[in-house]
Amino acid sequence: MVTLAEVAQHAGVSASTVSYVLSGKRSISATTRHRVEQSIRELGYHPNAGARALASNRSNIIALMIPLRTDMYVPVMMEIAIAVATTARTHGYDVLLLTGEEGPDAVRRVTRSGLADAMILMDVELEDERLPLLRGTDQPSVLIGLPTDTTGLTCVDLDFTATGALCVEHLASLGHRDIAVIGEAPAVYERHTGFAERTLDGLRARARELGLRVLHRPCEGGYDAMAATLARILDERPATTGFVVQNESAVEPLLALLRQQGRAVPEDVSVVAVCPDQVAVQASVRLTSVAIPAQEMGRHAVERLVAKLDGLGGDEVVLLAPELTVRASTGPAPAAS
Amino acid sequence: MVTLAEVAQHAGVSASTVSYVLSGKRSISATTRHRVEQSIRELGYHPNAGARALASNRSNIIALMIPLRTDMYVPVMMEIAIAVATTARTHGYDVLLLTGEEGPDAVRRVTRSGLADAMILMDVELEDERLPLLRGTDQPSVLIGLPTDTTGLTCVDLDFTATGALCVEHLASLGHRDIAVIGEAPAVYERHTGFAERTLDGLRARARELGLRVLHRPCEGGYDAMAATLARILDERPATTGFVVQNESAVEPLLALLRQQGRAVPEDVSVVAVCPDQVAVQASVRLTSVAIPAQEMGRHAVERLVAKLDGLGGDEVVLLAPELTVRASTGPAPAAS
DNA sequence: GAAAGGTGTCGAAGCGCTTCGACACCCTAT
DNA sequence: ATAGGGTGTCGAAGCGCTTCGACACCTTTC
Repeated sequence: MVTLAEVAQHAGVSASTVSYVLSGKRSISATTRHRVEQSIRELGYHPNAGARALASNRSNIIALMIPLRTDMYVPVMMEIAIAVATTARTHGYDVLLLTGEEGPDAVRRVTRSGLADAMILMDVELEDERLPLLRGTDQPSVLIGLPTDTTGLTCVDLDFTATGALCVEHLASLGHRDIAVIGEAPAVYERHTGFAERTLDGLRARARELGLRVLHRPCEGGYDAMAATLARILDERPATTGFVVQNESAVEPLLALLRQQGRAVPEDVSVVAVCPDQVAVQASVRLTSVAIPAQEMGRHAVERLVAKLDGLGGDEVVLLAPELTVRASTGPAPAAS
Repeated sequence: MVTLAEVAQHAGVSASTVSYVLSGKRSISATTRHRVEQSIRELGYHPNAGARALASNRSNIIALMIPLRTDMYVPVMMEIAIAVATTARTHGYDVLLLTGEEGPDAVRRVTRSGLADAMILMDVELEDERLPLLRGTDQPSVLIGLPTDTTGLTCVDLDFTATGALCVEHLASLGHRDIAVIGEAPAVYERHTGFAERTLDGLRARARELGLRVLHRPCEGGYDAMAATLARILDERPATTGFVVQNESAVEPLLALLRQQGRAVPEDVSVVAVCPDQVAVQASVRLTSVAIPAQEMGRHAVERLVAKLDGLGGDEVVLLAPELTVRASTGPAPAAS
């Protein structure tokens, strides 16, 4: 293993000089710098992470807490995680992967041990039990998601309230009057994951303003669950012509079932999805959708966090504006029969 | 921040004693141990990770390199990653998330800096450029996947060769003679990701023995790509009655297209998928499938790695035996017309 | 009753780095 | 010529932990 001292000796300078070349915290003459850099290259030197962390009190690691559960759209999580990892690297940070399993203890462990300099939390619940810990430490953190009380917290999320409103506005503008919302799995609501409720709130509020009727049904993914849910919806509100789907694993089943029942999309019924663009494009009917900007969320979170680590910028809630892309699954409501 | 020394003072013992209580590397009397543990709890002490790493030359971190690409089934990756993270925690390790982006440099950086004690690599190609680096270091590593040359390496993977054989055997036993294989996206083959090729090899070899005809077509996910691929297949081999699908995002499109063309599953054609059980169960037809044991692969990888870190067990290739579950998508071949 | 061996605790060294203060040197301004 | 201020470099301290050797004390054994 090559150490700083060896590099220093090889370059004929003191250890501190090498350190300053590396960190740039003091000015070093061009000649010395080049000589040191040369030695570093020749010896293949990489600073020891532990020693660095100990001496500088900075680990250059960001902890990312991802949910253990897989009842929500996994590719979104993955995309966020990858975006976090790559963005972090461009800022000189590595990413430590924590699962929700350990819960609040993980937060304590990581902050107390100096393992990470900062954290990003995903899958935040409205009254998340990790929040008090976060507020009680001076370690910077960013939430991906939006709890009820955001005082003293930095959050990044898609504006799901606006997303819900946007979906219903689109359907309203096409003349649909009866809207059904296929929601996430019941468990998602039970644990009060904010985004699902906020979408619904935004949608309902706007629907009320526009005078539309809304029926909301949570739904597990898969065909059987979707079939049961759809039957219940059409039984209760036969006039339904507009669907908003938030659970991506219900999208394809819904399309298949509608087709099977002889309801044409978009001639008879319209479908708007809240999902990543890739899903919308790959579906059997190209879906009108509001995109979930996973990459952007991950990137934003890291950039906020790095700013905080550099002492810039304080707490802040960043809500990304939703964008609705019209594709082939929505059209004018059929004339009332 | 609470330090070892403070705990020692609080408990009225020396720092080294506290250290030995923590590590258990020397015997400590029960009274002393309890006193120390009490102090640790009262002060809320957590050992400093950097100091520990520096002194012990062990970071207690495992690096996990995941692919950046998302052209392969993402939930599988995610499930493996989560399994790795949770299993690692049970052995006292944390997981550092590396994306493939940095490539071989990441391997160098992490090993040289002592950031991680060991690594797990996913998405291994047959002639992976990271392998020479791995062989050239004494840092333990485990591959999830199987390269061409495994000398000096530890690998964990599903036995895809056997998987391919198993699929074709099942179809053959039902009387199918003409088999079409819907493969992964062309890019997956081009970069020589082993599992896709091995599945095909295993399938072809067994098909030859059994006297079946096999037509293989790579396929991107989604409806349009699947429609084109299916048309080509049926054009070239109209007698095809058995399908093996490896690309999960082609499964649902295939089922929909078959339905649309009036080919009943499993009466007219049978479909075997290679996919996680969850996908097989949620599909519009409950799929006969060979499961991809993502969790098990992640868990195995960590356990092999921890064993190596403890100096137990050497290099080894662990191939998990495939298991085929018969569900509703396969049945006897129709009588030849 | 002395030698031999265990057991439990301590002190000190040192892991590889960062950072502070010191200082030598050179340039400019008086 | 001299004081003053940069600039570039160095030495040393210390970050919080692990671990080695030493040692005091207590048993056991012949």
